Amino acid sequence: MQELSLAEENYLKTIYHLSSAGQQQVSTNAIAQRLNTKPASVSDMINKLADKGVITHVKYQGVNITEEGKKIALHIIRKHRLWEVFLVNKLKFHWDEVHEIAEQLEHVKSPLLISRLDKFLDYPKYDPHGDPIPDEDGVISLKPRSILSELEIGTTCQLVSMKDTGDVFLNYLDKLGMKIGSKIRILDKIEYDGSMEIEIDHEKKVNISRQAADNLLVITE
Amino acid sequence: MQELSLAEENYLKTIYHLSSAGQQQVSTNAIAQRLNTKPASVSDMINKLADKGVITHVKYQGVNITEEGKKIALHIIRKHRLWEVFLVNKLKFHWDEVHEIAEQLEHVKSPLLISRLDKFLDYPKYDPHGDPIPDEDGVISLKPRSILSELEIGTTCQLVSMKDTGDVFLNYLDKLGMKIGSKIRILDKIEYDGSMEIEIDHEKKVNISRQAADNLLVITE
DNA sequence: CCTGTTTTTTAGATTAACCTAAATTTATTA
DNA sequence: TAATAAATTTAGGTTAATCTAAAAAACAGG
Ligand SMILES: [Mn+2]
Ligand SMILES: [Mn+2]
Ligand SMILES: [Mn+2]
Ligand SMILES: [Mn+2]
Repeated sequence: MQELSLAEENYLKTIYHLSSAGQQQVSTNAIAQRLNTKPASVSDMINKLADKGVITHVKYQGVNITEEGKKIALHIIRKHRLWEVFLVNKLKFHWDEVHEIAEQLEHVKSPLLISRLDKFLDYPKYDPHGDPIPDEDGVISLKPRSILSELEIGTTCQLVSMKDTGDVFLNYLDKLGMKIGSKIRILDKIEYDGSMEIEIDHEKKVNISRQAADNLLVITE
Repeated sequence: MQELSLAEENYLKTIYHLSSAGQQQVSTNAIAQRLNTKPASVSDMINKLADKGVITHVKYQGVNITEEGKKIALHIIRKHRLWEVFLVNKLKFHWDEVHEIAEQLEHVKSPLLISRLDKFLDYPKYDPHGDPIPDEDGVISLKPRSILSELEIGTTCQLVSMKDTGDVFLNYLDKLGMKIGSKIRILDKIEYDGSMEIEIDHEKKVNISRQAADNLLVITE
C-alpha cells in the first residue's frame, strides 16, 4: 500500500466518501467544496492521484476511485473511527467534539499503533457516530442490525444506535453507562413484562424495560 | 502562544534540547545533524524562527532560544512524553518502540486533548524513559529523587528510575507490576529486615526486600 | 441546435521546506 | 600571523500544495 501525503490522504478520503454517497463519478467542484479548496487546486491533485493509480480520470468527466484507492481510503477511515472511539470512550469527549481531532490523528503512520489501539478499545465495530469501522483489510462487515428486545437469552451484541434519540432516553442510557459500542449480553428475559436483565461491557448488570429494549439497535457478533 | 508548522516545531524542539544539554548557544551544524537536514536548510529556518521571536540569532554565531520559544518547546515536549506514557502504559508498547510514534503524535493540535490525556493517564510525572513531563505551563518540577527504602510509612511516591538496571532486577519488578511511573504507597516497614509492604498503583499490595527498596528511585508528591 | 452559463482545465504565481554549489566568515595551526 | 580548514550563509533551484485569472469544454433552455 502506497505512502500518500497528508493532503493526498484527505483528498482520497473525500473522493471515497463522495463516491459511496452519490453515484461513483465524483465532480471536481464537489471535491473542492468539501475540502474548502478551489477547483483549480483539485484539478492538480486529481492528476497526481490518477498518476498514482488510486483514482481514474477522464477530462471534464469527474473521477472514479480504483480498488486500490478504495482500500487506502478505507484504511484511513478505519484509523479515523478508531481514534474517535478512543476519544469518546477513554478520554470522555462528547461525540460531537471528536471529528476535528480524529481528522489529525488519522494521519499518524505506524503499522503497529492501530492494531494495538483496536485491541485496547476491545475491537469496536462502530464509531461514536454509529458508523461502522472497517477491518484491517478495509472490509466493512455491515451485519444487519437487530432490535435488542428480539434477541434470545445468552446472546452477546453491541449497541449501534437508538431509535428514540430524545434527551430523556439518552440520559437514561447514560445513567446506565450504555453508549454506542457498548457490549451487551442478555442474561434473562422476563416473560411477564418483556423486561430484560443485561450485562453492560462485561461489568455492570442492569434491568431494562421492554420499552427501552425496543429502542436499542444492536448487531450480534 | 503562536501556531508553528510541523517543521518549525521540530526545529524548535531540537534547538531546545541542544541548548539545555550543551551551553545555550546552538550551532547550525548541530541542528542539521540532529534533524538530518543540510546546514543551508537550517540557516533558512533559523531566519524564520528568529522572525517569529522564538529564537535569537547573530550571524555566524549560533542561536539562543527565547523565553517564548522555551515555553512552546516545553509544550511540545509535554505532549511527546504524555503520548509515550500512553503508548507504553495503555497500548503495551515497549519503551524503546514509542519514540517515532510520539514524534508524530506530539504535533496534533487540540487545546482539550492533552489535558484529557493527562487525566486519563493519571497525571504522570515521568515518561517511559524516566524523563520528566512538563506541566501545562511548561514548568518541569524536578523534585529531588529519594531512595524508596528511606521514606516513612504512609508516604506516597512515584517510581522514576532504578539504580540496578540488570535484567534480573527489572524482570522481578515487571512481575510485581512495577514500572517507571507507578505510584507507590508505603504501608509498612519491617524493622527486623528492613523490608517494606507497599501498594502499587492503588491496587496491588506486595512485600519487597530492603535490597530491592534500596534500588528504587522515587519522587514524593 | 445554437448560444449563454456552468464546469473544468490550463497558465502563471506564491509559499514552505528542502536541496547543491559557491561565497563568506570564523577558527586553527604551522 | 598568514594561510588553510571548518562553519555558516547566500544564491539559485526543486517539489508540494495552494491561489487567481483566463481559456476550453460541456450543459441546458429556448
Ligand atoms: Mn484528515
Ligand atoms: Mn465518525
Ligand atoms: Mn516531531
Ligand atoms: Mn521519552
